Amino acid sequence: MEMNFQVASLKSEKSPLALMIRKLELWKGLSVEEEAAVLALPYTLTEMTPSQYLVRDGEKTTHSCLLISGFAIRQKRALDGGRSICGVHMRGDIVDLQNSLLGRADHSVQPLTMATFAKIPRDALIELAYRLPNIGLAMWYDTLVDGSIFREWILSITRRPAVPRIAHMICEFGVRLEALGLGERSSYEFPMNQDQLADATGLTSVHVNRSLRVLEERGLIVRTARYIVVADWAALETTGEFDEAYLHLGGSPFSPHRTSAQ
Amino acid sequence: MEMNFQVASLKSEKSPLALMIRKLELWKGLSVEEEAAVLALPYTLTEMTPSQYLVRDGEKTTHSCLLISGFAIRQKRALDGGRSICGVHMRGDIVDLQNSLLGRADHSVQPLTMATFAKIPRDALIELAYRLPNIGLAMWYDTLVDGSIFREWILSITRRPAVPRIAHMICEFGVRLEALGLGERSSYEFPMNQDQLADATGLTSVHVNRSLRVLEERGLIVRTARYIVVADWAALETTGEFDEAYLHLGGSPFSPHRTSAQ
DNA sequence: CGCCGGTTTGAGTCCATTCAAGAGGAGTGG
DNA sequence: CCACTCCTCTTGAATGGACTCAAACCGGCG
Repeated sequence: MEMNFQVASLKSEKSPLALMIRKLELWKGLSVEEEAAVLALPYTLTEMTPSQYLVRDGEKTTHSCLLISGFAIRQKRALDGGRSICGVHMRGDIVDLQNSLLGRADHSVQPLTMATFAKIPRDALIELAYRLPNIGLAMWYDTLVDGSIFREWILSITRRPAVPRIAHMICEFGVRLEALGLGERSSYEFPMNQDQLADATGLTSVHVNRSLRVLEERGLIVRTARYIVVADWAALETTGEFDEAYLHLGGSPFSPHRTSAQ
Repeated sequence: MEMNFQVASLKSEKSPLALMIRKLELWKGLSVEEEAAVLALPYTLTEMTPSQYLVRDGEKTTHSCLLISGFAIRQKRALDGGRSICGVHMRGDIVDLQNSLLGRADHSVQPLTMATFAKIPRDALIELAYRLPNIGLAMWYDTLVDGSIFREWILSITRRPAVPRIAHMICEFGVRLEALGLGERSSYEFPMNQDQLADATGLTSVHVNRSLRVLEERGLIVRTARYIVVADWAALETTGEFDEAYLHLGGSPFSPHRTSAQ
């Protein structure tokens, strides 16, 4: 199920790596030369099912992955088997810069649905960051935004009760999908079942179920199987204390089209 | 209380920025040229008290800070005033790469004790990352390790009861202090009071108090004011499910003294 | 049509919280 | 040298939000 492409297609729109450019340009503008360099990265396409692992906690890592289609999660496990989902990713996200740069995975990555990944050798990314530092900065920035999301989750888990915590997650997911052009914040496909949502919010599935019911009874959301419609975005935002600033969607503060010094 | 140094002292050992080199070299080796470039960074020394803020959530940021002495925390607040401490930092840590690169702070940074910071203009760091990508990579790596710690905290908060959660934090702190040469893991100054420890673990100070008592009664730790002695490291590690792998102290996987491609 | 993963609901329990009061120490001023 | 204050730590009792255990329900599918 793996296919090799040593050189990306010349038609940039056709290359899966165009998604990576779009993601990086959320943070920083890239020059034409830089875009070409991204498209020229070597990669391998892989399709995976939810029961498989892209990377397992503790393994040595050699590749980063761009999520081409579907959804994926980052997770860690406690010794008693308890699972913590500490990140959810969607089409266009670069899912494994964290693990791969660090060399040894400190968490596992698993598809949540059927998903396609473009695996990019870490060394090629490092080399690119050396050669075109502007791309390195953009990737750095991308991982910093991931960090910001972790911090917000820590706040949410420690200081918000179940109902707002779930409301917050629904808001975040909608805004991120919208930012990547995958739908609109007020109505989208929600890829997690209640068990998974429980592991992502630090609750139990039973309590997630009851909390979702509360949100629905208050008229904030409407649920159908794996689909969420936000009936009252403003109220959901208020309930979840959601403020999208932490997603840093405004882009980076330093000049967008700066190329490497000299 | 601010003093300007446009050019670092020629005696590298005297410069506060030598701490930054030591921190970066935990992750990647630097060449002599690169070390000199770090030492040549412009900076401003500032001394602060615990009631002050280095950066406030929501502010635009223009500087990163190297912690020269004392301790500092990252924190966020919920709307009801509840506080979440999402990071604790010590002498030698680069405390504000996250906020400063992102341009707008998504969390506040505050000293925990009397502390001295070297404030470095963000633009100088960016410029350095462009000019000497190897340093950029080392700083990137540093922020990735912060990210790994966030993930471990998320696991701990969501899936470990109070006693192991606190045991874990005590272990982490000891190992990090030791890695930076600030003491030994089994006996060190612990800068947080119980309120702060509560906000860092997502508990209440009352429950922190009772949990510390449990650890003490089991013979794992001995407490005196602001000082912790780990009486039984192995047992504390087991209780806290602590495995230092997530701190990535082994350094980076790619060749240490590589300079820019070309 | 019967299995199966996921959802829903109920009842009882428990870990952590809240509220409240007291104890211990360090620093200050008379 | 002794109040006096402030801050932090400590302890008790009652409460409650989320959990556990368990059963029933539901829709899709082989």
